[in-house]
Amino acid sequence: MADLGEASLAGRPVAQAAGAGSPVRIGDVARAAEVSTATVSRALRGLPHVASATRQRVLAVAAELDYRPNLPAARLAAGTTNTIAVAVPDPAAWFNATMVGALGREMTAAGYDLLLSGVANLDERQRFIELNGVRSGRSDAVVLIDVALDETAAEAFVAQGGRAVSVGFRTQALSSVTVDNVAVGSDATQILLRHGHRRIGLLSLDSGDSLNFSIPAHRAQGYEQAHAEARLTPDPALRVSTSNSWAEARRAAHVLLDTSERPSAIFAMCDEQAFGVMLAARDLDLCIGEDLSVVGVDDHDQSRLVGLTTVRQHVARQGAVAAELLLHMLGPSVEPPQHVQLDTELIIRDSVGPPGVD
Amino acid sequence: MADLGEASLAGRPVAQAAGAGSPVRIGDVARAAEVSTATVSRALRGLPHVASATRQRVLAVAAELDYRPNLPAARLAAGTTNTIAVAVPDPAAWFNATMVGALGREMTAAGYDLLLSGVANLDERQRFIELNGVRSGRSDAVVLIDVALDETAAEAFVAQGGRAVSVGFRTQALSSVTVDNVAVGSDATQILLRHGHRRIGLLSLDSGDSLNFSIPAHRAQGYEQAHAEARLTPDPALRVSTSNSWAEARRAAHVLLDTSERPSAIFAMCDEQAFGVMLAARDLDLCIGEDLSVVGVDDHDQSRLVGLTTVRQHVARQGAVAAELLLHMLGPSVEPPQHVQLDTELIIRDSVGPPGVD
DNA sequence: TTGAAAGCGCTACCAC
DNA sequence: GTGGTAGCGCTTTCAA
Repeated sequence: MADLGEASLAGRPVAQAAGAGSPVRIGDVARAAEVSTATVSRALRGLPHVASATRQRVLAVAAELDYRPNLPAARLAAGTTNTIAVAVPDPAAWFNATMVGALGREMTAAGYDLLLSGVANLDERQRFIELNGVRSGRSDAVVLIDVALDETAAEAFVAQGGRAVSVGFRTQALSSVTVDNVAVGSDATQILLRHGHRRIGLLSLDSGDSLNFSIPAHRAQGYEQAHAEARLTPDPALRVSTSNSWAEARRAAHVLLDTSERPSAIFAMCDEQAFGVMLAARDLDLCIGEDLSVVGVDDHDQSRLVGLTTVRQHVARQGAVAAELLLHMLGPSVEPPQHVQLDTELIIRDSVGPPGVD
Repeated sequence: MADLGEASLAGRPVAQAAGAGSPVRIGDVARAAEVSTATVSRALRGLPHVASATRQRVLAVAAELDYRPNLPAARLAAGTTNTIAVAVPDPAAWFNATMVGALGREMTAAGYDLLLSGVANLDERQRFIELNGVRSGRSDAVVLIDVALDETAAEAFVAQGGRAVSVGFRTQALSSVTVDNVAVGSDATQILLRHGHRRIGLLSLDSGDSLNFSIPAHRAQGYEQAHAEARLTPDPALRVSTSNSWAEARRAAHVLLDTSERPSAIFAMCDEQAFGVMLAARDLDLCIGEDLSVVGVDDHDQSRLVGLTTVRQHVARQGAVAAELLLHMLGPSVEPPQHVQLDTELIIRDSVGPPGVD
């Protein structure tokens, strides 16, 4: 009643728009433009079957009234959200933040919103998957960054109509963008072996409650493989594991280094960990590249500054590819999942040298 | 018709849930639990006026049917979104990523989603404000991280019923969390002056199309002020400005350093820039802390590794405070905007020493 | 404590 | 090319 009263009393919708609350609805625009709501809807969204003159008029009126479509209403009616839900174990980690930035740029340009969720353990992953399942209407698709699903879960997700692309791990059912992490581990280890190192520590990445199990395992496999090719067997005692924080990595590096039998080199599974190793080396007055060699993975923005030799993965490119896969997947044509594997690149800096005399 | 047909034919709603599309709606739950949709709605959301036995039954049935409420529908009906829109100039920058992480943790715990938008220029800011205005139904509130609004725009936003908290700048109309950037600039400059530096370069932060104007200006003011207190006048030629990327900062540092009259110290407005300065110093074979002193701002994760003296701002704490202000603002009681200013802290490391002989 | 029913604001179908 | 209108699935009075 109040509604009708307002509408019929208001001789000047423009004043209303200037007021608080902006209760301008599609009907108001329709009335002012002397067309139906259907036409307003078409005109505003650039759909066909609207006379050019009509469209102009509707656009003008909508602008004058400062009309803003109500999103939930549009979404409910259309059954689509124009939103992508992104899961990352830790939004502040460099790789993730950079990835989200790249993804956001692309998806925003394509008219999508980015819903960001920190997913650090199995419960949160479960919740994320449930919340973003098909008909929750929360998102049109999901991007899993280092938040792995096993084959069964992935299949169940798509079987229920879910759309997802995974970054950092590969599953048959989901489109994915990955790098060859065995090669990453192998390349990193080889450069060390080639310099003559024989005791190479391995600083492995925690699987964060086993959410991204495959990456550490694959890189470790590359480490083993490089050793095998050199007819060596790595000492299992030289293997420790931490999160990707430099502080933890530093502590772990001390475990490796505070012994008489310390390694002459360490392969850290990400640059942030490598930074921690460098910090530990400093604690012990070990000179990086002389007393201790270090290799990381990522090519973090800061790696160059500290002269870290590392295996670069092009994060921005991975983000762009992920966006492309998403857009493809959201398009009309239904196609099988695509798997893109991008190249990595060994970047040689100063943190690797021959083993020091002990 | 198809709808009714399905419902009446299906003797086993559970099978339906297991199938694709999960078309289980609130009505299905109501029917199976032999209550009305109103009761289901109340029971599921933990509202009062539901008999405990009834609630149990509804919960059980909903679980068995694997019911997921449709968000747009709920939002449309309730007029609330449980979503916070966050604007940052660059999602990949350390400060922003860390901030978003902290904010996300808190808000997720409180049941909110985080919508992340990269807002790098005036157009995008305009779009962001419009899109997240009151009755767009996109978000319940907005967090502006270093994406400044002038007083007029901020007032207009709240006048239309918008809710926002700002981080990094302060405006009367919006709740805010800030640090004292004049003090930041002054502290950083003072430590340099105290070591005897007289030619101190200033590496200023671009205002990214004037979105976060106040921070660089305030820090510069602190720089001036510290000089004034020491009865000195800084050389305007020692002032350059870049984005927060180390690559650009490095180039800019070269402009400062590749002259015969180069400064003996540089105050960089953020640590990422300071890293760039350190890189430039390395290019020129200048030893940091001896030939060239550097001070940054932030206490970036990597600052410790490279021994950078810096003015720390507690990012996680700022995020937590911002979340608190948000939650307060989304609560029932309407209160005037609150302004929280957090302390900063000078962290002394190795990048500052006495001026080298030239 | 519970249910009936009227919307929330928009889209999309179908008829014109 | 345009308009009428039946939903989209949920919440929320109001009455029982």
